[in-house]
Amino acid sequence: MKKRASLKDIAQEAGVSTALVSYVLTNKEEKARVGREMASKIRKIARKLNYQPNYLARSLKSGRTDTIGLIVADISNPFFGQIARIVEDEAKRHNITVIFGSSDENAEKSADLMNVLLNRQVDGLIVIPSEGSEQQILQLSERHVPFVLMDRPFPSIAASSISINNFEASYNAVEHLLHSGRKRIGMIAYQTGLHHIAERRRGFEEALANAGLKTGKRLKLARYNHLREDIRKAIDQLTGGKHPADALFFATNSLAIEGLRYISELGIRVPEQLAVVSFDESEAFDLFHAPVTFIRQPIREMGKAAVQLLLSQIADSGRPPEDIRIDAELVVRRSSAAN
Amino acid sequence: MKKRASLKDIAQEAGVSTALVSYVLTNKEEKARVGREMASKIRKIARKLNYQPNYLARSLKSGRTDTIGLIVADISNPFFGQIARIVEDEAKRHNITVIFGSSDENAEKSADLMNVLLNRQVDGLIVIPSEGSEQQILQLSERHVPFVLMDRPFPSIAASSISINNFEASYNAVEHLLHSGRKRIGMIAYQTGLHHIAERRRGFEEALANAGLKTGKRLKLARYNHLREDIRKAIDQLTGGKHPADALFFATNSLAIEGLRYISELGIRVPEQLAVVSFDESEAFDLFHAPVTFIRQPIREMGKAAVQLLLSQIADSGRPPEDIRIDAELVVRRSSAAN
DNA sequence: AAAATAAGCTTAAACGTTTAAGTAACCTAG
DNA sequence: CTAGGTTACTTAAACGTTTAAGCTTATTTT
Repeated sequence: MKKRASLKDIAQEAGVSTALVSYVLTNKEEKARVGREMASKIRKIARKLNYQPNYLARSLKSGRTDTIGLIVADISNPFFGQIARIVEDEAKRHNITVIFGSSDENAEKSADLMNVLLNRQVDGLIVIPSEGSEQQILQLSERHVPFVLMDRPFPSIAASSISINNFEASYNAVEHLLHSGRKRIGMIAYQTGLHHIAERRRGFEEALANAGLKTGKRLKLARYNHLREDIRKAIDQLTGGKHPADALFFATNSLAIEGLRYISELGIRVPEQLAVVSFDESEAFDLFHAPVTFIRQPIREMGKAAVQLLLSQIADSGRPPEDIRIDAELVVRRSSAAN
Repeated sequence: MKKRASLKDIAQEAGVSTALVSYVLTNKEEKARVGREMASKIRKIARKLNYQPNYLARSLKSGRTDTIGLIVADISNPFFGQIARIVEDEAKRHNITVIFGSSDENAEKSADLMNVLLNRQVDGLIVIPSEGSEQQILQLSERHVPFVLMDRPFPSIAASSISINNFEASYNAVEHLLHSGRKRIGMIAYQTGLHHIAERRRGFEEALANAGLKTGKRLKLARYNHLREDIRKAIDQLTGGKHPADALFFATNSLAIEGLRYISELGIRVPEQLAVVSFDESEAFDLFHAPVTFIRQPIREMGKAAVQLLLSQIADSGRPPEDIRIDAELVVRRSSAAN
């Protein structure tokens, strides 16, 4: 790369000190009482040399980098991809750059990533935490790093968070299935200690309980690293036996997509034999022969809120943590039609 | 954020100069002939204070940031999301951080982004260029910024690029449709001057020509910003009339997904009435009642190659540009079965 | 025993900014 | 005419590193 022009180069050409140039180019001429002529001369030279400030130097001095870090759980999942995009857009509106990383649902990778980002002196972090990362998050808190948890709050940690009302969303979805006449509703969730999934499970169980039904063995768990086999086994169990399930509720889009692949393969008719509802959105849901009923998370709203909350946290480090809980929307389509 | 420990803090506690500390912590003790005892004392203190080097200061000195920029065309498209993930992984293997941005297929936004990234002193760029960004790319070249184009080469610009053999992939896909007995093959592509799309169109046209067929009005274009309406119109035209198309070839996954939505709506039977083939992968293709035949781009290979090419470009700025062309694979499934 | 070498450290400058404090020249008011 | 103010600049230090060059003191060589 060719050497870029620095304040020094401009100063030299204008025959003044770098300080003066700095005052002008950061629009502090008033305060520094720079002469009108000199100011315009400096500006002209700056333009001629195509001066671009060196953010490194500036940040070194100011202690701020105008950069935030975003750690998502898995960037190849469009759900997180969308979040990344919205966070980036919103950040740019505030002249903030985003450095991102994907933890791939792996606590170790997440810790690495966090270190890298903090070493790059980000001003703060937005984190979609993976399982087992409580300690890391706690450390952020102790080191007084401004951060916001997104999508997955940790109730045990006093930290700002943005998420949907998982319990309620789940409850409503199951209630919808009940209203459409389903009696033997199964759920497939991740096997994880993460609170948002626990809440989704709780919503499922409570909705059934309130309808006088018992969950029984209809709640199945799949391991993230054995998604395919676990889901197939779960579906085999749920749809087999004397009392096969007549509805299936998936706790995330990736679970649903893998599940629907198998359901297609088995030739199970949706919604006649089996109603389907899933959390999260996916283009794949539209192309399934019976468009899939899903719980839409207000991603845009969440992303914006996350950035704004983080920025105010950065601006005022004494700010108490804030939990923002947003309602999700059930989008009813053919996969859960009454029969 | 609490103040982090600096070399100075360590030096003070050890009663030595910062220089000595620097030598030890950058493992130059041999060269600088630091005493064994002192070295271990310094290391111990560094550990105790949890010293983390300040990359800003280091970069300011060295002129390198160990950071590359990635500009994708649209991060909310899983295709690019995957690329982002792979680029990030590969970069991390080399201890390089990635700063990314999405141009949303918008040349202006792309220019903004480029400036932001360059101002952050990235060592180089990987760009998936959007339409109309030739000038920006040319400027990169003139400013001697190391960069690599990905997915979409600009044949008019001497620059390194990684892409698939679009012409050939397209040709093969159409040939496959011909072999499965299709005679009236339509194609829907983006209306764009981008070379990779032009190549895909050329592959389509030539495959038909070689089979003694003419393209006629069976090549339809859709505008990125009017995707839905343009695709619907195109499909109406292609499937209507006396000689309705018996196969449809989509130039990208987003075109295909929008198209398949409409095809489902219209109740057109795939593959009986209409065979379907698309470029790129998508989970949605799996869930379509007739799993969609598609052209798989070797994303991992491309991502790795892009990072490696960029890094060698950064290391040796005199290096001549290199074009890497990788073959894509046609994955045949039910949507294009013979009838 | 003087000279050369080695060992173990320090000094100081540099990277490109920002900004408080200082200075010199001129102007104005009493 | 002179104290005080204003204008238009400069000086210098600081942010946290890196690294060539310098400086002691101790050890080896001849």
